[in-house]
Amino acid sequence: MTNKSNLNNLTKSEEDYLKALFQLLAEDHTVKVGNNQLAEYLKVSPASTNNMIKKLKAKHYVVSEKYGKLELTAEGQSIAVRLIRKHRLWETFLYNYLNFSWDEVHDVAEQLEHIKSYKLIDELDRFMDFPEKDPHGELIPNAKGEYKVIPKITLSSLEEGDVCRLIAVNDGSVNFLRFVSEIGLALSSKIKILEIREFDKSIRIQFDGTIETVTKKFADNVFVKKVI
Amino acid sequence: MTNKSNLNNLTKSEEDYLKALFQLLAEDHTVKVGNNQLAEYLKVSPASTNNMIKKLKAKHYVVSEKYGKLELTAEGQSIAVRLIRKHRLWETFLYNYLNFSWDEVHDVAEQLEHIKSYKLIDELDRFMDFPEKDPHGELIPNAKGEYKVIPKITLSSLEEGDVCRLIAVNDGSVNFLRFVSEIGLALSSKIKILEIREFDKSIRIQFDGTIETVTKKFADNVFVKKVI
DNA sequence: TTGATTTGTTAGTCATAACTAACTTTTTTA
DNA sequence: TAAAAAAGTTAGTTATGACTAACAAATCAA
Repeated sequence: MTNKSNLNNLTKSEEDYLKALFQLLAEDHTVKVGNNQLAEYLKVSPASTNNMIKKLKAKHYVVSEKYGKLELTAEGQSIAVRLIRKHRLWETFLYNYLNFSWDEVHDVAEQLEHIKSYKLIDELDRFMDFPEKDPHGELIPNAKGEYKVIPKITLSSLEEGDVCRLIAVNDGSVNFLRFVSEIGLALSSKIKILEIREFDKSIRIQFDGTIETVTKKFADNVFVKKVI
Repeated sequence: MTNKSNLNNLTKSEEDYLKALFQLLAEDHTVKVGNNQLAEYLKVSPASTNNMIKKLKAKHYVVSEKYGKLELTAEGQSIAVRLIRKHRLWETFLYNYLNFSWDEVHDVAEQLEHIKSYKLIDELDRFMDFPEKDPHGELIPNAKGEYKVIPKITLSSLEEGDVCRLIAVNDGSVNFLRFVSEIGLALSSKIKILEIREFDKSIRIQFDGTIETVTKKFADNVFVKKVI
């Protein structure tokens, strides 16, 4: 290898676990993140998770007591943030330069984020003139590893009559992203809550003249900023 | 996964072996390529090679008789050519857009060539406006998998007084590439053979007003086209 | 042509990272 | 608070792809 600093000696799997744990912890840092939760998130067995957590503890990326909650060390966080940076920069590249659609970028970025080369990612960043957000509206951590989160709330948390702007979407599911595009929603769309149906919490929304009814599950994955 | 056709179900290792075998066969298709030769090329043990060859034979990518020479099936060749296409396109991207130098591109391209997505590589090709050659002067196979080889000879095969043009270099060694750049040689440089020293086959060459003495080993890795 | 050398193969081991099944600890709830 | 449920752990298995050591076949050379 050309440059020792390009090697952090982590396998693809180790990286996946660190990133997943970071994202679970970031979702809601008030509640405990446990072994089984991480297993479910990564779609592996609890035994696999347990095993990997042991290894990551030995390498000082994860801290936890037996039967206790999982936490990341500063070093573990730093690796996770770097992966998120890589993921979002690649998504941006695919979307802005290679004609990938909203729902196509995630899977390929999931592979590209494991390529080991600091120069590659920093030059890609420079080439795109240091983009701030990825195609899903999420902020891209900078080369120093500064991770910011846009203050955002879910569409499902609003009330009738509220007006908001779509600022980001959860990029976990291809089908969801495809549906978002299909009905005509995009980043920055202005959305008005017309009605929330009590019995199933489905929501009638209006945007760009269109009126749609969406489920609670859908609204949970759409992040907005209130306008009035 | 989004697209079934993005999956060819080959592991990184399987791909590495197919590509290596293809390149050994391409070097000189008159001589037999054997198990140990492949092992040495890949810097793994003969036992590992033997094992993998068995697997690749079962999958119909490789054909060989026991103790016999190794050959690729059409399918095996097609996979290898696609890897070479990906490798060379990524090298070109790194060199032309991300400020990578001649000697830095190889290692990163070696990782990038295993990313599985037809769309990614075809869009990258389009983005760069379908380049013909990579930074080392090698032809890039097209999306149909057409693999062409530039008729080329090594610098070491010339005679005193010959004049040639540098058309490609072997990209296997970082140190070699770095040295090529250092002495000031580049693609298209016009080189004159001043003298070949009998006792060690070292060669005095002249290019761009510079005079250098290079070893036989060096000259074996420099590919040229005779001018007169 | 026969013995030495090279080349190829087989058997068995190791690490990684997944799995299931069984078990233990913790938490919940009746 | 004790039983049930959930969460976490351990043990043992599997597949991949390396390895070494030992052995067999093919080729070279005296």
